[in-house]
Amino acid sequence: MSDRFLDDLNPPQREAVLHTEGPLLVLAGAGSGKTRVIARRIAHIVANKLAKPSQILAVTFTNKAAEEMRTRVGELVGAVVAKEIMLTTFHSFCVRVLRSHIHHIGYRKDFSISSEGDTRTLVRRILGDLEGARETFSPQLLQAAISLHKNGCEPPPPATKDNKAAEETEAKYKTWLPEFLESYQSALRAANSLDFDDLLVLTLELWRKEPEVLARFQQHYHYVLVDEYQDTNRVQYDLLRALIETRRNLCVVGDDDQSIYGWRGADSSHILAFDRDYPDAHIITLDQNYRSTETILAAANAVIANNAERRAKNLWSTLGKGRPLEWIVTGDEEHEAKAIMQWLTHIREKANAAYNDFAILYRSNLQSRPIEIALRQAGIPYIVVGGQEFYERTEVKDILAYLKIMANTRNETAFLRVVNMPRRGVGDAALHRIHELCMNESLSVWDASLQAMRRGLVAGNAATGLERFRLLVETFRKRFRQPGTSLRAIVAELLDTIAYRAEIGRTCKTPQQFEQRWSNVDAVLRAVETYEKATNAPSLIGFLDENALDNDDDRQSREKRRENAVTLMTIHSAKGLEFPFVFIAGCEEGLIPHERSIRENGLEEERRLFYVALTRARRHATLFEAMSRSRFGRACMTKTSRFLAEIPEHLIHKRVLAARDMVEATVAPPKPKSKPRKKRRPRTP
DNA sequence: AGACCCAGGTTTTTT
DNA sequence: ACCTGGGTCT
Repeated sequence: MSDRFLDDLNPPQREAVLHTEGPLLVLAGAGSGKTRVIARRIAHIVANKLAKPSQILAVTFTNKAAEEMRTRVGELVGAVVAKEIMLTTFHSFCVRVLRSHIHHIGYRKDFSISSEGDTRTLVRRILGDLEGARETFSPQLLQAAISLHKNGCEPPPPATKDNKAAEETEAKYKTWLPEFLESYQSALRAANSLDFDDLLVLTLELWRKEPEVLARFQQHYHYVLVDEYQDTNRVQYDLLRALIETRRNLCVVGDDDQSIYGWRGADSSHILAFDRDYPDAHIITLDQNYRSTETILAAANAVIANNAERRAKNLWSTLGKGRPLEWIVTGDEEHEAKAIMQWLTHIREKANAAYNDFAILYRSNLQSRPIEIALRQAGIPYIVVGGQEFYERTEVKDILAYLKIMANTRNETAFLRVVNMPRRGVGDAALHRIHELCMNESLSVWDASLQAMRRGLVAGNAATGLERFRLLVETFRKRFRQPGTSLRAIVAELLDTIAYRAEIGRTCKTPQQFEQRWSNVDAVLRAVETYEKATNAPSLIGFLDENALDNDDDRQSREKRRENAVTLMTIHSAKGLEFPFVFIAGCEEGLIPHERSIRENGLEEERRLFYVALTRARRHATLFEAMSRSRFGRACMTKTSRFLAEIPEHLIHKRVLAARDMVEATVAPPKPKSKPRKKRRPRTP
C-alpha cells in the first residue's frame, strides 16, 4: 500500500493524496504544488486499484491545464493508462455526454457548436429581424447578456452615456430582452446548434429530465476531481453536485485568491462555502510555496491582504530572498516595449537565461502589438498566446462553414455563409424568401431551401445555384460518412470542387496577399491532418468539436512554448503557469485595475489578477508602466496602478527612464557593446 | 453584383 | 488607429 507517489510530498500534500473518500477541499495557494498533488492523487487511486482509470473524472477549466495534467499523470502511470482517465475540461466533458444523449431533450446528435463568431453573426441577424432595438443595443452587450442569463446571473443593464436616457433605455431593455433571448434560443435550436453555455446548461437539463441517464454517470465515476474550483460558475457547480451525489468522492482544489473569472459567472463563494455544502468535508491548506522567492511572495501577500473577501492565508517559501522587484517607468507604450526588450536582453545575458524563461504578461490582448514589434526588431523569438485572430480569418471561416453544414445541414449560420460562396447566383432576394419560409413554417434553412425550390419561390439562376449547392453538400456529406477515406483528402477535394484557390485568386490584388490567404487554407488542412493523426476514430464532427473547444492555434502555441521563445500572454491565460522571469506590462490605472472591470466585477477581482501575475514569477518580477498610452488612437496621460503602492517599498526598486531621450535610453546600466542583431528568425504568426 | 468610401464604434479577460 | 458595416456609385 505504501507507494512511491508519496515520496517528496510535504505532510499536507500527502494528506491530500491519501484522503480519497468523501468530500475534500484542498486550498492550494499559488505555487504550492497543486498540480503535483492532483497528479499524485490520481496515480495513487490507479496504483492501489481503488478504481479503474476510466472511472476517474478530473475536470479542469482550460485545455492547457488538462494537457498539463495529462502529461504529469502520464509520467506517473504511463501514457497508456493516462489516456483512459477522463481528464478534460467541463465543456469537452459535456460535449461527450451530449453527443450520446442529447436526443432526450429534443436536439439531434449531430448538433453544431456555435463559436463566438457564429454567435455574434446570429445575434446580429436576430437584431436585424427584431424591429426597433438595433440602434439602442449592441450585439456585444447582448452576447454578454445571453451568457450571463444562461448562467443564472442577472444581465447588467446597458451602459448609457447620459443619465437622463439611462432610465428610459433600461426600462425598454428589461421588457425587450426576454423576447430577444427567446428568439436567439429558438434560432439556435432550429439550427440544431449549441453555444458554449448550452453545452453546460443542456447537460444539466438532460440530467434533470432523465434521471436514469444521470444515474449511469453517477455509477460510472467513482472519483471526481476539480481543479481551479474557485472558477466554477453556477451551472458547473450544479453539474458537479448532481454527478457526485451518490458516491460523494469529490475532491476540489483551488485558491480563492486566484478567482479571476467572475466576469463569466464564476462564483468564488463556492470554494468559500464548500464546508457548508458538504458538512463532512475535509479541508487541507497548502501554503508552502515552492515557486517564488521570499521577496516575490512578500510583495504578493502584501497586495492580496487588501482584499476582504478571502480565506486568509500567507504563503511562505524557503527559496531565499532573491532580488527586489523592479518597477520601470517608461514614456509611452512603444518606449515600454523597447524597455521590455532591453531589460529582457540584459537579464538574459546576466543570468544566462533562455528565452523561454521569460513571460511578458498584460491585462489586455491589445497590449501585445507594440511589444511584438520591439521583440521582432531585436530578433528575439517570441510566441503570442491567445488572441483568436486565426479563427476570424475569412478563409478559415469559409472552410469551417462548409464542414459545419456537412456535419449538420441545419446549421443556418454556416448555410448563409457559404450558400453563395463561390458565387452561385443565390442572392439576397432568394435568401429573403427562404428566410420567410423558415419563419412561417418553422423549417430549418436547409429544408426551407428545398421547399422554396419545389414551390417555385426561387427560380432561374438562383434555383440552379441552390440546386448545385444542395447537391454539393449532400455529396460530400456522404463522403465524410464513409469510413476509410482520410478526412484531409476529402477536405482537399472539397476545396478543389468549389475551386477555392481560384476564388481566392479572384479576390486578391497582390501575390503576397494571395500567398497569405492561401496559407490560411493550408493551415486548416494541416489542422485536419493533425487531428486525424492524433485520434483513434477520426470523424468530421470530432474534428469540429476539437476545433470549437481547443483550437489548433492553442495547441500549436503550447508546443512552441517548449521551443526557445519568450511567451507573451494575458494574465488570465498565465494562470497555472510559472516562469523564472516575469514582466508585467501596463501597470496603470484603467488597465490594471481595468476601469470596466472595477465597475462590473469589483476591484478585488482585479487585485487577484495582479496577484496571479506576481505569483507566476520564480526568480524575479519586473513591473512596467508607461506615462502615456494611446487610447482609441489618442495619447492619454496615465496614472500608476494603485496596486504598486500596495507593495512595501523595501521590496521594490523604481527606475524612471527619462521622457525624451528614452528612445535611446538604456535600461541596463553597462550596456554590452553588441547591438541586437537581426539575424535570428522572428516568430511570425 | 461588386468595389469603394465614410462614419462610427472600439478595447477585458475564455470555453 | 483600426476595423466593420452600411450606403453609394459603377
